[in-house]
Amino acid sequence: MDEMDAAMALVDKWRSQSRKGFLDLCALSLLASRDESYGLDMMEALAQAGLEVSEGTLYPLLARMTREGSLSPSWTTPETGHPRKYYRLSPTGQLVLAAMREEFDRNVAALRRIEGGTR
Amino acid sequence: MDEMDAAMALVDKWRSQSRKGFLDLCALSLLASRDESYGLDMMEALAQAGLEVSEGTLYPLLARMTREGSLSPSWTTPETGHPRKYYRLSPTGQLVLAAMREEFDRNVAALRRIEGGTR
DNA sequence: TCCAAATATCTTGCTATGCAATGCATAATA
DNA sequence: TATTATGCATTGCATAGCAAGATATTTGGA
Repeated sequence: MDEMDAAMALVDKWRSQSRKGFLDLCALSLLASRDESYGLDMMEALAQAGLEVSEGTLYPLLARMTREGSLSPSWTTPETGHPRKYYRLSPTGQLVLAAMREEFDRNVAALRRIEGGTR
Repeated sequence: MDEMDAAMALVDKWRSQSRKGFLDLCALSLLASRDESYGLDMMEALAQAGLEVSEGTLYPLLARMTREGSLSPSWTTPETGHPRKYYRLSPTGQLVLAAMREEFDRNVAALRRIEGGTR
């Protein structure tokens, strides 16, 4: 049907918008649970959890959060393999993550209230 | 402390980003549960649920969704009071809402998996 | 009657993120 | 010594949130 196509196109456009900021929360959460990780490893872990993130999305995100002071990167050259840039949460990053979680949960709770009994 | 201020500033910047798309879902959900509503009324309902949305945010959002075909607006001039533009979900809007809900829930589930046991 | 406040909607300009596409460098392998 | 795999980075575009301000109509008081 035609109606369905129109709706899908709108949702496609919406998708990338709705991930703004959300991916920050996911990246910080992942690093909080893993202690440290590097780009491609994070991509794989996120995909494993059901969240596909491309390199063109993740790397700028990591660069920005580093610039802002939430992440502390460090290069490591393993005995075998390619050099990797490992990221950890900085103290600021931990505060930021805690605040984001609070607000995200508040927003989800608000949405559930808005949905009311219609669901 | 200084660390706290830096974190708060970052979260402030993040806040408006993280609401992109999310507000679409909230507005559509609200209309689904109310059948119809107008701008200021929606602002009040959202605030009631714990979500503060300004006019400069909501009106462009409603205009866009109307342009895209998700909302059907209709002017009504009550016997007493100011003319109001009432919005309803169109058939496309109902499909869009259903798809957004699915994807939002999938993303929340993914986040919970990412957070793992660290919470 | 005329002015101020309330109700209601709309517009402009700025900033910032997601993402496809592309490029670059190094290491392992054949 | 090519070729493939691993790993990171950059550019350019489209788009939404929001502060600030504009516009229009209705109501109530001096």
